Amino acid sequence: MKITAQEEYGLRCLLQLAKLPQDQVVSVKEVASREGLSSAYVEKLLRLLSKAGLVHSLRGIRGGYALNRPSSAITLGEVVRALGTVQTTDHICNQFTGNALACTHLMDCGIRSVWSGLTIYIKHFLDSTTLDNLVGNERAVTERLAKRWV
Amino acid sequence: MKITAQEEYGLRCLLQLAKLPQDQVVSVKEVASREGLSSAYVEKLLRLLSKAGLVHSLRGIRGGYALNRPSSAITLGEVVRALGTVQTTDHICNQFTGNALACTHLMDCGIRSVWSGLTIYIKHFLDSTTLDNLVGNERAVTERLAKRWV
DNA sequence: CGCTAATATGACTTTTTTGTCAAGTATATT
DNA sequence: AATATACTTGACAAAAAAGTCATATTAGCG
Repeated sequence: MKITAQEEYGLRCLLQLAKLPQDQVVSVKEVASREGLSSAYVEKLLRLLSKAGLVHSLRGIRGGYALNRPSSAITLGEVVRALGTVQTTDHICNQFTGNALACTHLMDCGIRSVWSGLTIYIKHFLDSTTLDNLVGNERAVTERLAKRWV
Repeated sequence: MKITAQEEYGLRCLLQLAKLPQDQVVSVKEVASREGLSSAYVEKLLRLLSKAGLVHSLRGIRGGYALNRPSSAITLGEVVRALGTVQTTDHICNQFTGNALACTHLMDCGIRSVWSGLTIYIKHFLDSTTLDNLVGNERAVTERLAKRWV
């Protein structure tokens, strides 16, 4: 139960875009250098976010990436869904890897209830947090989140 | 952001032990067959739980595994910590894999705030749910959880 | 005491996830 | 129009996680 690398680094790149003044783009190279990541990797991450419709790119000599919407209109939940796998009941039950043909509890399963309860609980957190909540210094972000979740 | 395979299948095995009458053990083979998993895998999972002090084993011909404590005294949080990695701020910041020497935000990081906020939020759910909450049929478990979390 | 049914352990293989690379396409600027 | 800079794409390589195997050890039971 942890944040995947793609979610982690993808969010960082996205926050670099969130910091831009309106109508300005930033290049992959610049994002990579600000985050200490390789350009190739940042490219891959931004492409994932682009496929999910969260960012767009401009090609050519003054090209780069920018958010498709204001950062107040993008939730952490959308970001995580674009970059990683957010579990659903379907995932839990259909990706059974044991040596039986299917999970032995398909009909009646207490475990499904917990994981799906937890999934909904987490979704609530992620979907109520927007990108602009995360821009700024650590103290400010911590205070904003604390106000909501403690 | 998802449940790992070890957490998933480890919890299933543990719930098989939780269903046992007091002072009774169940063999790896039996658990494997009830869950449709291979014996080798169940062995590995129960060994992890044993190292974490949640279960104990008896060797020899009538041997097997059993819980170390009543199921009402074991939380989901303990189980997940025994089987998977529950993220901490240290993990998030020190496992930087980019090509810079360290994360560029070590001093001041809004992302750290979110992930650690989310981690605490999830921990709350996991640590407030005990194994005995998860024993029984699906409807019963769902109702128990709903009462607490909705 | 010796056989059998069970756990214990660590090395190994397979699969999935991470991260890189190389060759291609678009566009602003001169 | 040529050029340089930037995004695009799919295949590949490396690392981590999942799952298996072979061998050793323990203990009940005849």
